[in-house]
Amino acid sequence: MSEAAERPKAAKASRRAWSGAIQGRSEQFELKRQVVLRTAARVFSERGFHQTTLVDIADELHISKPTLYHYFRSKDEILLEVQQMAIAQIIDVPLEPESGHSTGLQQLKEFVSRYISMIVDDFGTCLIMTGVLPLQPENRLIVRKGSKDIEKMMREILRRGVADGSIAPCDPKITAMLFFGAMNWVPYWYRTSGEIAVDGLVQRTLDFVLTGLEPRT
Amino acid sequence: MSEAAERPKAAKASRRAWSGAIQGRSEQFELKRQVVLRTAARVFSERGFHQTTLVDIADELHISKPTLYHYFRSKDEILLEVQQMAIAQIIDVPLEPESGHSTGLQQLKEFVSRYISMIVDDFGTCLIMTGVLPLQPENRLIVRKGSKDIEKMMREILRRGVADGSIAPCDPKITAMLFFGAMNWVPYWYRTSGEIAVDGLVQRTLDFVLTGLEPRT
DNA sequence: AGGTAATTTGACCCCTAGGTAAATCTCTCT
DNA sequence: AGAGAGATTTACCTAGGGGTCAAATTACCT
Repeated sequence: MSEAAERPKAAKASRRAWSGAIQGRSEQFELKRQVVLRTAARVFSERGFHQTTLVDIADELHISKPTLYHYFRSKDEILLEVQQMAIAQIIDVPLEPESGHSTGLQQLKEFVSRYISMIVDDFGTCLIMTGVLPLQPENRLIVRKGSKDIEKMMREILRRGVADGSIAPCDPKITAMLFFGAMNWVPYWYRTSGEIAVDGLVQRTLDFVLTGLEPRT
Repeated sequence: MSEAAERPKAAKASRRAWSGAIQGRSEQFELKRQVVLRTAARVFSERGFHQTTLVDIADELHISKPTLYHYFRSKDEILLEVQQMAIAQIIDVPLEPESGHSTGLQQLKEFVSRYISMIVDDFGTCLIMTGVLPLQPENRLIVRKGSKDIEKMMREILRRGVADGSIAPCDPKITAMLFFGAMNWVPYWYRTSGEIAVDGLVQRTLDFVLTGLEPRT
């Protein structure tokens, strides 16, 4: 009999789970966008972009699929923004911590720390694991551009380090790509919840790359 | 008018392109399977698994989609076999080149050479770039198992090298994963058709990993 | 309270692409 | 040559999932 009475209840429950904060009404919009992005990033990374349906993401948030379209124009746009978030974490922060008189090696350490922190985050992990191929061509170019810029940062640091003698002579291009490889692969095996913390990982990575496997005499 | 006359010609032409060899009739089957696998691997890597339709693969080979089903049961099976081909290239060859009295370092060099050769090949590139997420769970386990076995090989080599002093002390687990990262990322930036040959890449990689970026005094 | 804008949703559309069936073609072998 | 197995194709089916719309619900404001 009272069959219709059940429906609104579910809606109420979902409303609460959606976001408990009582923020301003307009900031809510931006906030919820972020929550969607984080969730999408996580699920994309876990199951893969194409294995993830919009209903999956909606379910995770206890909302319905059309609601997602209130915040984003398309699945593609969600992925694009996720990846741009990741890239922005590196690009938007100028490198010099204080003043500009640090060695290339010091800058490299700073860069590695920042990059690995980004890569173990939901957004960074999604950037790497999902890749740009699912994006439509125009968006792909945008993300590719960002990635190239990041690569350029590393090359510059290496060049500077080689110049000031804090880094051994090497080909910046190849070295940078091998180095990025070591870091970009991290999402495939490292879990923040595991034995070693992010700081530890940064240290291990630096050890691996700086010291080398050949025994020092 | 003579519209129907065109069709058989296309079929004839495609027949020739399909495979020029005049092999035995039964070996043909296995041979064509390989051709499909190679092509699929290449296209999967270029466009991504889900962006590649079976018609794409068929077109590339100038055959029709159902023909693919004469050689494979499903799209998933194609990917599985591609990835198994890659893994087999490493697993199926025992490591010792001649006798067993080589150092860990020597074995490592041999391993890196073999692994990179695999990874720049169509099958290896597809293994890395497509990943196992598109596979259905059971097949995913099969490939994961193979990958784990390869990782174990590297860890063993590192342990051996540390033990015999040819490799500096290090944590085999972390080191192996960082090392694999450097190599697995190769498909994303390296082209065999580019400036440096595979042998050169192997050398650069070994330099990067063995020597380290810290200047040797 | 009641009007209004923002938010959310159920129901629906529809195209894409994996997969199938049955007919046709072709090769080989006697 | 002709029979039969194997290979290939045309035409088709179908499910899944991205995307849309109008209706309903909620939240804010005076």
